[in-house]
Order: sequence, then C-alpha cells, then structure tokens
Amino acid sequence: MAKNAKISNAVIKRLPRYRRYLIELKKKGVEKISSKEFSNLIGYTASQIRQDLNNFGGFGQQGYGYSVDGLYKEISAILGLDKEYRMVIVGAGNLGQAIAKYTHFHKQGFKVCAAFDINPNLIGKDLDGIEILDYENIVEYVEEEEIDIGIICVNRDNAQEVADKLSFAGVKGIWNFAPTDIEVPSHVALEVVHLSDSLHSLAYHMNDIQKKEAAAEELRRSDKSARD
Amino acid sequence: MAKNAKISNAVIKRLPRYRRYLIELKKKGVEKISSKEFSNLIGYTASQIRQDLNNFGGFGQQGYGYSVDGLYKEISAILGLDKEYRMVIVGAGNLGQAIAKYTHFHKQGFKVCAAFDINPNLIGKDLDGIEILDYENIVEYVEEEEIDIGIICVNRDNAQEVADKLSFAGVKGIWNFAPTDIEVPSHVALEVVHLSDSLHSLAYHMNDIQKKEAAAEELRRSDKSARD
DNA sequence: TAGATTGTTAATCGATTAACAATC
DNA sequence: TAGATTGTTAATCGATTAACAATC
Repeated sequence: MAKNAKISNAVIKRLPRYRRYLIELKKKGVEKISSKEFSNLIGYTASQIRQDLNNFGGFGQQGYGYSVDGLYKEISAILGLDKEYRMVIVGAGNLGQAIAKYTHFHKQGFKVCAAFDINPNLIGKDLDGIEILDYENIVEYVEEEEIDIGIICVNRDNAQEVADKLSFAGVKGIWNFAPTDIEVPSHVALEVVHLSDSLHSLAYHMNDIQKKEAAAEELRRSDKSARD
Repeated sequence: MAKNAKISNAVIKRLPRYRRYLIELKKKGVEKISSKEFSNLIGYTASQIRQDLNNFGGFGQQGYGYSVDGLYKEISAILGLDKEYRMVIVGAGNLGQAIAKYTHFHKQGFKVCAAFDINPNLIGKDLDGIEILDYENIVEYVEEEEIDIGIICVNRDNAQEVADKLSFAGVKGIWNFAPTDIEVPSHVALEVVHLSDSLHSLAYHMNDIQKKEAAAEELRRSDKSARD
C-alpha cells in the first residue's frame, strides 16, 4: 500500500520513463509484464522496479506480474497526468516560439494558452494559434485564465524577475529554460532544463572517450614495442 | 593531483554549474573564493566542493582558497570547452529550427554547421545563416565537414535510425531531443534531453505540493474542531 | 609565526541490489 | 497444489558530509 514517507527524486525521475515503455507495450498489445521482463526492456534491475513501484502501492500480483494497462494508469495518476494543465510561455524568442508550436505537450494535456513578451514587434503576433501578449498584463492574465504553469524562456538576467512575477500571480509550477538558477517560493514547484549544462556534459564525455581511446592506443603501441 | 579513477556522473553534472557561478564572480571582479564562501553562493556543501574539485587536481591553496579565474579555466578545460565543436541538427521542425537559431551555443564554441531534413519543403531553406540540407547526404557531409556532434530533433520513430547513421558517419557525440531512448556505440557519447519527462516530473511535484497543502489544511481544520 | 583553508581520510547517509517469505 | 512472481526486509554499494592533519 501507499507509504507516507518522502519519495526520493531519483524515483520520480524514473516514473516518466516507466510510463513511456508501458505506452509502447500497450501499443504492441502486451497485457502483462513481470518485473524481470520489464528489467530486460528498460534496463533497470527487477529489484529496483519493484522497489520503485512499491513506494506508491502494491500494483502487482504475486505469481503473475503487473497489468500493463493498470500500471500505466497508476503511474499516469501518480504523475498527475490525468489532469489538464494550462501554461503560459514568457519570452517569445526562438525557444519560446518553438515550445509554443510543439504540439507534443498539448496532446498530453499541457496546453499553452498564451505567450508573453516585452518586444512590441512580437506582441500581437500569432504562433500557430497562440497569441503573443504584452508582458505588462501577465499577472491579471494568469489570475483570470487560471494558469498552472509558467515557462521561462527569457534571457538569464530577467529570469528571476519573471519567476517572481509568475509566483506572485499564482502559478503552481515553473519550468525554467533560462541558463541560470532561480529561486521560487516553497509552494511553487520548479523544474529546470539547462540546455548549456547538458551540452557541456556531452562535451566532457566526448573528451573522456577520446582520452581513453588515446590511452588504450598508447598501451597497444608500447606493448608492441616491448614485444619487439 | 589528478586521479585515474572513474569520475561519477553526479560530479560531472555539477561542473557546468560551478563554471556558471565562476563566470558571475569574474564579472563582479572577485578574484579568490574559499570553498565555504562558494558553498554559501552555490548551495553545495564546502566539503562537496572540495571533494568534487579534487577529483581533477589540487586547484586550491591552503589558507587562501581558490583563484576564481584559475578555477574557471581548469573547469572549462576539464569540460573540453577550450575546444570548438562542429554540430549538425537532424530534423528541422520547430525544435530543430529553434536550436539552429539559438546563438547562445555558438558563443560558447558550439557551432551549428547545417541542419538536415527529409521534407522537400524545408530543404534549401536558410535559418539565420544555417542551411537546411537533404538528409540523403548527411553521411558524406559529416565526414567531409568533420562534424563532432549530431543533434537529434526528429520524432520518436526515426530517432534510432538517425542515431545509427550519425554514429556510422563518425560523430563523437549525440545530443538527443527525441522523446525516446536510443542506443549508440560505446565510442559515441550520448546526452539526452527528455522535455516531456521533465514536464511530467514538474507535474508530479506540483501535485505533491498541493496534496501536502491540503493535508496541512485538513489537520488545522480537525485540530480546530477538536478544540471547540 | 598564527590563522585560514585546503586536500584527504573516516563516518554517515541514502540509494541500489540481493534474498526470501508471502501469496496468487 | 506447484510454480511463479510479488512485496519487503536485509546487505551492499556509492555518494555526501564531517573531521582533521598538512601547508600556505
């Protein structure tokens, strides 16, 4: 059964992934799956899968496994994906516009209701049905339209100011794409996407692989010369 | 001094963040910082900061602290940011176009050389100086132009095929934005940005906060009625 | 030199994996 | 019922934090 203990973020971060694989299984018509079969598919240990799921409840059946559809529905509910979310984008530059147009989120119940900017050349424009409005009016819009999530796509220097305004206006969550760290009140959830950090991490791993390959090559070379 | 042991990914993921704060400090003209001062700023413990840095070398000086500029340069070098990287985008839809136009990466030495698509309506177009080319020709382009990184912005179903082709063509790293897991050869570095997963995680935390607030409210209510 | 702060070892904490009794 | 597989406790592993000797 469901526990009251705090669930670690490592577990939460795995849930969307479980859910993606369950969607694939459903598509293939698979009706049940054991933790061992799931382990082979998703790459987590069977033990970890059972531990993770048991944080939320006993969704399986001994001797049988887990119902694919049942588990899909449970995880969707845990993540809150049985609800609809209303979002605004702040900063209608390239990234903001791309997210506005990215219909993928809309299909999953995350609706972009409007975008906001301070640039008079952008205000009034339409992005595939999503209007760019004046940032001046964001607080009343968020209140009146009952916006749940604010997406920050402004530059680094303005990110905190936008986060403060969104929090004040009453959003429940902030999705930050600005390349800086921001602070939000404890009643606002914060999720960060640091694209630059991600790219830097990629650069590290690329160089690490190169370095290891060079070292291995050096070893072969010196081995060979020792044999000669 | 630098160790040979494998450095955990948790450490690597913190390096770009250290670097961001060091840039801010440099801007402010701060020349040295102790692990304790850095801890107050960045929010990691002083102990963790010293541990992290000592994975790569003894960059500090006892009794003094760390040189801001020196540490910035060391971390930049560790991440491989003292080099230039040549990138291609595969999939010139909304996201691909946004990344192509996002000049932020270019400033940091990550140059988008071209975008690729199969859509005849897109091929030949120009995205702020970046041309959209025919995906047919991607292998020879990557080879001839010595591309280091492939950015996957195609849909889920085509992501693995694209990853295979990029790996075959000789990229050293793949940055995957497609909402699916892909496999790459061990000599290719892989970094993933799962936007949907991130959004789902945000949804979880929003609902978690709401649930806790509701529970706290309920507690106050029942407390009050017990007192009455 | 005395004070400050690192580099590094030891202790703690938390997350993952293994084992197995419960049970379908 | 026997076999399979979960739910859950125990053991292990790895990452973080604390402590302190080394040293600038």
